Amino acid sequence: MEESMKGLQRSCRCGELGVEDIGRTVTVMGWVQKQRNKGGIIFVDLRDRAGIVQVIFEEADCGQENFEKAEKLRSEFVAAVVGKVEARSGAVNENLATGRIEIRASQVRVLSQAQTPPFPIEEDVKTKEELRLKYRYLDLRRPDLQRNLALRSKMTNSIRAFLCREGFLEIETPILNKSTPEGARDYLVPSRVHPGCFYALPQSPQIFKQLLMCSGYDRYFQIAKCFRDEDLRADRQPEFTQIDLEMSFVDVDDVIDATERMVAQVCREAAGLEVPLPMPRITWQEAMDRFGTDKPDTRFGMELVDVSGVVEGCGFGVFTGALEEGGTVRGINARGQGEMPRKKIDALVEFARGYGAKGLAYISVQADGSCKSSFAKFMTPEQTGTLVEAMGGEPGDLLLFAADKKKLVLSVLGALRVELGKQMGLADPEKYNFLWVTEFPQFEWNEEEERFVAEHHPFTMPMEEDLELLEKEPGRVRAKAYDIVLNGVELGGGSVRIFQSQVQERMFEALGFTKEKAYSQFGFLLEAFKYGVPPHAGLAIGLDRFVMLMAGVDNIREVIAFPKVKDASCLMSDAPGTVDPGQLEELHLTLRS
RNA sequence: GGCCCAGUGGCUCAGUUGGUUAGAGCGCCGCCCUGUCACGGCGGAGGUCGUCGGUUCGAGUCCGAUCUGGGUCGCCA
Repeated sequence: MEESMKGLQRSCRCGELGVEDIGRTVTVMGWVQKQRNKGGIIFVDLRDRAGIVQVIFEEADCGQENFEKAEKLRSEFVAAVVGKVEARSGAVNENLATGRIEIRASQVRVLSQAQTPPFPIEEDVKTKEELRLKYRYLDLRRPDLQRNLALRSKMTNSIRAFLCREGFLEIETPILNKSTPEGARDYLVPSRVHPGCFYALPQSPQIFKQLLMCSGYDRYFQIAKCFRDEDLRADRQPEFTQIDLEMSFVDVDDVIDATERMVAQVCREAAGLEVPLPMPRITWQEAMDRFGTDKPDTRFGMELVDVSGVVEGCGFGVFTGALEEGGTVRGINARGQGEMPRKKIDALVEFARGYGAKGLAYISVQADGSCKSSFAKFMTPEQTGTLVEAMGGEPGDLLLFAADKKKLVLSVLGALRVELGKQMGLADPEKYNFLWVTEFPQFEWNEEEERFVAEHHPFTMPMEEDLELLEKEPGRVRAKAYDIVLNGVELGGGSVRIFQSQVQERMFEALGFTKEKAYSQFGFLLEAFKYGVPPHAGLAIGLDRFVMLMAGVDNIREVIAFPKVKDASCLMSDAPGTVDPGQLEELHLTLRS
């Protein structure tokens, strides 16, 4: 029988009690973590989101009726307890924050009974994700997730406080928008009123925040829900949250400055982490050359070395062949891995193949300085020696090489570097290495469409000194775009926007947009820019990833209350679902058999 | 769309070269216990091994397909 809480008022949370509360009469309400019945005395651990407190029942204190109720308490029952906080007369429990006190119950009410949960409600459960997600409301009771969501709230609070203090206005932008075909796939919402027409959910508030600059709002921010209908990853959900901001009358340095001070404040207030400012910056080109990626994890070295010049003219056809086709040969040095068994090396080669490499060449430098190599027989000992030297190879090192088109080599070795870093435990988990990557290329060549596409988006301002290349050599134009990277994870990015219509027109032309196409897609923005537009720039940070990294977890599902699984469905609610034929009819939709 | 990993009582796992009634810990149920907190003692219930098909005298174990979940490549302006 479930009881009412009438006449009772919760005085505090279970986990908030401490020695300073000794002597107080309190009313706590929560879930039964555990009941330990010793016969004449019953201990009950009561849990709420602040933590656990031990309640002690003795018939002399609470009377027969309450004692009998306490006997019936089971895990996850919801109970209200009135009692006096006491110092423990038994042993102190050092594992419990409230372990020095306990509540001597005078009254208990069973507010709700509970079935046995399908998995234990406790920290560090090893339960399969499938089950956790099906019963997400139970999973969310666990301290890990409660801590993560509390951290998330603390972080958004800190962000709001910082940005408001800095004169940013929080403004909401629409969720129902017009679809723009460039970029990620849109989630579409059919219109009832306009047959055959669809809204698109925002991939980001990009155009709206630029319009707000046009309207004079100077400094805008929003903690914005965004949607992309693309395949999921450990750090990608179809709906996610961005800290989105935009500023007027600013250039690259202003956005970077504001952002890094915001990030530093959040880290300090939410995680007690001091981030030294200014954060280091490197150009995109340098990031690619040294790390093979535009989001380098700088917590360890193992940087890429260009050995094209060294192996030129050697006898190894894989190397010389790649060079003849305009490619490159580069390597990384896995220090101290010279003894790596063949099986493990083969696994690395397989790993590289996953990134499109045809193979990996390797040299393991033996303790006596001699070399075991997959390709030494094609080279003179002198050539091998020079190569080892170029790689800084010492006895006991494992040198790995990739030879192919530059883009491929960089991505293979960049991924291999991260993988080896993981295997070798090189990245200090206590370290938080922020990094700005700047001067991204303006365009990326799309092989399929045989045209340049925007690396960032079509409103990104090119660097002034590269403007003249826009028509002549688009591939060399660098953009005023920047990404903020933390420990090898892209946290966010942004750019200075184009605000001069002549530049915008040249940009559309370079991207192969006709005037008509540009106007049909972004007409209102281009139109707005005719009425006086300030120079502006902005950025967006992926809140989920930021919280994930601060929480020290490796999946954003751990910091999202109700996440989706790999195929973008929800195991708890079973979304998405079919709808009534009547609903389809109203929306003027018919389904293909 | 491709590749890789996992799927055995409620949970987490073990299960030898295919061979009798499929095991363990935790949880659950009952009884006992006045200082437990990974409580303890005694007793008990509960699975046909994700699904389908095949090989075999015999399949949790081998083969094929399929489903579910995870990771990843492609994709993510």
